[in-house]
Amino acid sequence: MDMNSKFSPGEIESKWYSHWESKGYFHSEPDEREAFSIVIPPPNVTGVLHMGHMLNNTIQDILIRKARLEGKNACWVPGTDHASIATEAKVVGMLREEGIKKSDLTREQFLERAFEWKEKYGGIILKQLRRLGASCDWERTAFTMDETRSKAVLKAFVDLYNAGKLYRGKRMVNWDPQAKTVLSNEEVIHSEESSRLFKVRYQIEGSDEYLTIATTRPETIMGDSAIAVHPEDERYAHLKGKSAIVPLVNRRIPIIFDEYVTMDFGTGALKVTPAHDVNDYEIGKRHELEIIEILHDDGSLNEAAQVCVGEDRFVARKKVAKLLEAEGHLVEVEDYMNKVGRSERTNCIIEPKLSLQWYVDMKALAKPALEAVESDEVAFFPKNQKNLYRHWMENIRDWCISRQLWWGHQIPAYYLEEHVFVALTLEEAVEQASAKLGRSVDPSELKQDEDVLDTWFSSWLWPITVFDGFSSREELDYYYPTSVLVTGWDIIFLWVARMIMAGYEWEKVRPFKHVYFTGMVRDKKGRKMSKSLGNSPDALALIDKYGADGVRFGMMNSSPAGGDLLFDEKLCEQGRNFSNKIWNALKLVKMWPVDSKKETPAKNTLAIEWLKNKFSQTLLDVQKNFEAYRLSEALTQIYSFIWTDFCSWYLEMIKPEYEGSIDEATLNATLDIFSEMMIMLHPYMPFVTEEVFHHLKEQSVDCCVANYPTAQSLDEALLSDINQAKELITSTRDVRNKAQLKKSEQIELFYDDSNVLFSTERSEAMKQMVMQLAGISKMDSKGERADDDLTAFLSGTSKYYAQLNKELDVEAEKQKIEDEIQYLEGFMKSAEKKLSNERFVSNAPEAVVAKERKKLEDGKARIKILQENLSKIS
RNA sequence: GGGCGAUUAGCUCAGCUGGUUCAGAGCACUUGGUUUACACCCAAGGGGUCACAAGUUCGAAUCUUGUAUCGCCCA
Repeated sequence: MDMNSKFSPGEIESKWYSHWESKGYFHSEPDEREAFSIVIPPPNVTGVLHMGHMLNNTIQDILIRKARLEGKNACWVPGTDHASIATEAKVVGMLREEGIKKSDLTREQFLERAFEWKEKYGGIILKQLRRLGASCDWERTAFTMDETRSKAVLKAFVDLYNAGKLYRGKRMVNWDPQAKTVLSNEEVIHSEESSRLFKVRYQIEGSDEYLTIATTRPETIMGDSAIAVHPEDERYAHLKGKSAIVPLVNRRIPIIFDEYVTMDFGTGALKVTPAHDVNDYEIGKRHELEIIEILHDDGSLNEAAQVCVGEDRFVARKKVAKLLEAEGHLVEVEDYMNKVGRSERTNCIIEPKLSLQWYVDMKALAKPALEAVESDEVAFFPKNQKNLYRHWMENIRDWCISRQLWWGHQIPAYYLEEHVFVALTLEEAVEQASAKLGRSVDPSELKQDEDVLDTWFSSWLWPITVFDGFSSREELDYYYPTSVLVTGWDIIFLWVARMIMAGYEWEKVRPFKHVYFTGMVRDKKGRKMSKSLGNSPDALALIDKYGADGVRFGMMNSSPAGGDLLFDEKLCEQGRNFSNKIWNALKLVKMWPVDSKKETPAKNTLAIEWLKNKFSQTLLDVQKNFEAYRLSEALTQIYSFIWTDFCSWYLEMIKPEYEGSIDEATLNATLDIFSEMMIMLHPYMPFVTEEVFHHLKEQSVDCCVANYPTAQSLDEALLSDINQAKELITSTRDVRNKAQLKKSEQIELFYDDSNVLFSTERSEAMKQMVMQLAGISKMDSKGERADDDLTAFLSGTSKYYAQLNKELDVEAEKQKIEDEIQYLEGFMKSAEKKLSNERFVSNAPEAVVAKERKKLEDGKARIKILQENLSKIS
């Protein structure tokens, strides 16, 4: 076996991934085993792998691989969503480069081009996930616009319409004048921007009096239909029943009283433009005000504005301000910071606009979905996300699901005169229309809705549709509800909540048992990683540099559920180093010559026993952490077991003397535990573990599908004894260090007759172990030996004497002992204080009190020994 | 304005049910180490008033309240 001292992940990763795939390990079919299913949060079809995906998918892979090792029927369904607005923007951009305008093409031609684009670039992210090691069932790859999913989406629309949970209405929406489509709240990004506050005076009808209002949008005054003041504002009380005149257009509007107005903001008077402001719209409804729309879909002013017709809203803003100034209506202009909403995609300033759209009535859907989470039927990890969820669900608003785009599912609503027919096919719509109108309707008379459905209207069905649940029960009955959903908390409303609603709406059952919320990946300065900031490392370059295992380790090592992850490449470096460590441990055990005649040394038997116990202890801890989704803690446990317990302690315990050979029993036991250890780590670091697993010995299975090891019952006494031995070894090494002894310089070590550690039946093995690890040539009870030339030290509460033949730094040693005595005295004082407190002794549990007593006794004993030592050296 | 969360070593973070020498890990730091597992390493070590204040309790990093600072979400 040719083994380099550095582990190189590159080749072995692609080798093992194709091996696993060719063996079909990731593919799942329903069978008699327990199902463990996960649906991937479908990445955007235009997307490339970024840090958020890596974190999210690493977690899913860990969970799915662990389940697979535990013998469950693990099924991880991958796929992408069609991301209507983002993809449409990409395709429009591509066409533009060819000199083609979207309007030059028919809907069919455009979709053809869009599908071409999707076929070519749409699968990139799924290929990238393979590099990460994601063990998805690729045969099940789904797409929100493929045939199965499309049918389901349309059926969902028709179902809801028939159930009376869908309606079409004119409401205030977020309008993107550039993309000319409605956007969801989540697609609008609000931030503070500097703008100007204009103070404009309106004449009171039939008087010389003026009323001054403050606005950031003077171009909308032509759409004003009232001026509102607070009912308790004494400054304006006399204006009750009066009207004002809108400047420039000289329209008469009422002065109304509404508690929405903030008295101390601006002048305390608010112009009300119901067609172009969300709050004004609400005021308008309350007071039955006229709604005057003055904007075209592209953001330019229309005829109703009368002024600046055809001008863009921002050009009009300047012009209107000038006109107002010229007519003496502009009182003052001041700089002002206000919140501006921009489109996430086009960065265009969002226009609140009245628009006729399709809505889902969310009230009825929300109820079971809220209850499910409140009762933990759908359990959130971490739990505190429940608050956020509850708050949103209790204040839920109807969901606008139509989008003025072509890329997506065209709404299955057909119009004829004032009638709407919602049906899966044109034929059905024709039937409905004929029945309704009492005559034979020709298909050409019906006009299908031009709009498509919001992408999330596809995604919310995902846990059902990936198993073809809208047309068959077979797979759904086996895999649904899915075991766990892993996603970021930022889409808790956009996606998680809606999936829960859909689950109860169509299946009457939760879509998943658990939801694991990941944090956001941020850069070192705590900023969210994003393309625009350019602070996100190239995911694939990272994998090239540190290996997929290294990156996975890095992502997981510092990533508690729900907690943000401040990403630093150093984390991946630690992962890469860990792979290397394991690789070298393999090299070590493989280079020992085996001697089948050699008897197993007692210390090895002891070491093996200890390691098995330690391994069991680790398995139990890991299991506990997994159950609570504390995946990074579990990884820390595994890491520490492998690096510290196995490599630093165990391998040193059993290491044969230089150029010596190892006995067969020890080697076999070592290879067995090493193999099991690889299985334990496999979910986190699949590649290196599979590679090492096969180098260890002839294996009957691949690590990927092996049996997850189980814990044996713990021998606490043994664990405690070895801990003491380890402490002794560390103290001895410290003494050696202080005396500046070389590794090869052996010392002699003696202990008191009263020593417990070396008076048990394992004392011989224990001695061998300590001698090997601490560089001791002879170890014995001190007996009558004079201690003049011996260096005494403490380990635990036992006293040891080292024959160093070298002088220690007396002053430094004295100082150290004095410091320790001081610490112990303080420590004992606190124990004494507790014990002298009657209430403590009577209230605290027996065990706690006993522990305090033990602390005190141990402390006393240690101080006594330390003082003896002190008097001896000085 | 409403809500949620955070504040622990120089940095990034653990610390679960209040109780073990509970103040911990990794990185960084200091000292020493290269006869063949690994310098992507080994051994040993230093480093914290657990943001601040009050309270509950026999006992608080942990529970309560308030204050400060920061972050995020919603309006």
